[in-house]
Amino acid sequence: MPPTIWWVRRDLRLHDNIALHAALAHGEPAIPVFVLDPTLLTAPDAGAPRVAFLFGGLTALDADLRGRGSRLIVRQGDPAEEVARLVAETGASGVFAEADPWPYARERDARVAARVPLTLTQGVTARPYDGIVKADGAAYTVFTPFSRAWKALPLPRPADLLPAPERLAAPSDVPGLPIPGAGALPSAPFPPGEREAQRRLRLFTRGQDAAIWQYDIARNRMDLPGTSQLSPYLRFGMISARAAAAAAVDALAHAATAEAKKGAETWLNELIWREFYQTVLYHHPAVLDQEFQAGLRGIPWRNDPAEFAAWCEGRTGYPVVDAAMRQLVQTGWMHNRARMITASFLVKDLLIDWRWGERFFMRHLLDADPASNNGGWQWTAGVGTDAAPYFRVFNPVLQGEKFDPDGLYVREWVPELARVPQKYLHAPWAMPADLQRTVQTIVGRDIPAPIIDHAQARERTLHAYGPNRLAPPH
DNA sequence: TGAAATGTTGGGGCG
DNA sequence: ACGCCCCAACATTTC
Repeated sequence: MPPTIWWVRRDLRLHDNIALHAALAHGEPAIPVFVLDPTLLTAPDAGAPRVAFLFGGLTALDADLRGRGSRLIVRQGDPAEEVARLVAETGASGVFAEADPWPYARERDARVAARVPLTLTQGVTARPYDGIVKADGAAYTVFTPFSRAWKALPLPRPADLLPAPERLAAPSDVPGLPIPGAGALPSAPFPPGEREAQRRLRLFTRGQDAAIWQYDIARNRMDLPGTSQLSPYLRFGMISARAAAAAAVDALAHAATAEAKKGAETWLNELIWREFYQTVLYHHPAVLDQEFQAGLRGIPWRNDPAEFAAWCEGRTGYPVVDAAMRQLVQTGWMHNRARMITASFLVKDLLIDWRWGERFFMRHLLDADPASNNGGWQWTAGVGTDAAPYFRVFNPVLQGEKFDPDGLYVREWVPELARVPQKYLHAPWAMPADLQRTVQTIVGRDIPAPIIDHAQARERTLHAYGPNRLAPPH
């Protein structure tokens, strides 16, 4: 049998990889290939931290392949050119890859398919992102019915997952480039690679002390490690979405208490939100440019550059917002509750176009994926599918008091607030002047004064979004 | 996966 | 004992 090409894109794993299995079933060897696409790697949205995470993932994948007798072939250039060239060089009978609903990926794959036999398999989602539609064939635009349809199908189980191939035939004499950034130290909070992804999934879902049992409540606490922290790994397919869903279903079956069951259910729902947004992007690619809800395309954004800079740099004067933005920039990850708070603040307090925030998150998040990121921003802005109603405005002080009650999160990321008493931590400007002096934390000198008054901003936004909105008041 | 405004209820202080 | 007021606690409505 002639060889095949396993074209790796965002499926950096050997376990439960449908594309790899298909490539192996149709030829030998299955030659693992990654194409460095300059269009992607130099795009403003690419984001250096995420690119470094990708390169680390390629290094880990190459090591795993070598452990099984193969190796990763790296090429650089236009994917259509490079994949076609590889097919010609190797005499491969076909190319196998994981389908991706992102419009750029679909257009790219169409160009490749025009030149060589390309087989696309599912895997970005646990269920095919084009497979769950309403009875009349239309796409779901509301989460709850979508999730009901998703759960009505046979649920994924651990036994359904494809094993990693034990041995792989070596690709002989195929030249390739060195993996960029190889040897660089992995970024501390998120070491790339399939092994780490599996370790995290196991830690989160297995055993008496697994965080999944507390997830329903703890996931909202920014000061606790209550979430799986798997998102960067899911983003690059270092673990399959199906493996994550199967682990959730398995946990659901083994939950010891009602609370534990709720935890597993809620985590499964979060995974289904991810599936939902991949599906929305597939059916409605225009959401990348404009509001899903046509009636909300004329919001009078203020787009003040100085306020945007303060938000980006974590100096809005609102402790929770500033802590979260610094966590993002310093680690490439942000707690989900904090994403909602910071997004609500940008859009509904500062009245800055949600696309500005979307772009900033794309540049900094290791897990940034066009579907989830766009879905989250349109949700918060109240303009998307099944979005939060426009009048739902997060109060950053109350959110801080509820979900960072001891202030551990804020104090970790905003150390200049260390001496502020807990009572005032989430609203330090309310400290009486003598107390500010006592704790040597003067608002406006040692910490920024709030760049906006939340109550006034809320009123302004209700007006800007409201049914008879006019030009912005200021 | 909100929060503020408004309404209702009931206990307690007080004349 | 009674009515009145205040206000906290909770519920409902509204944005």
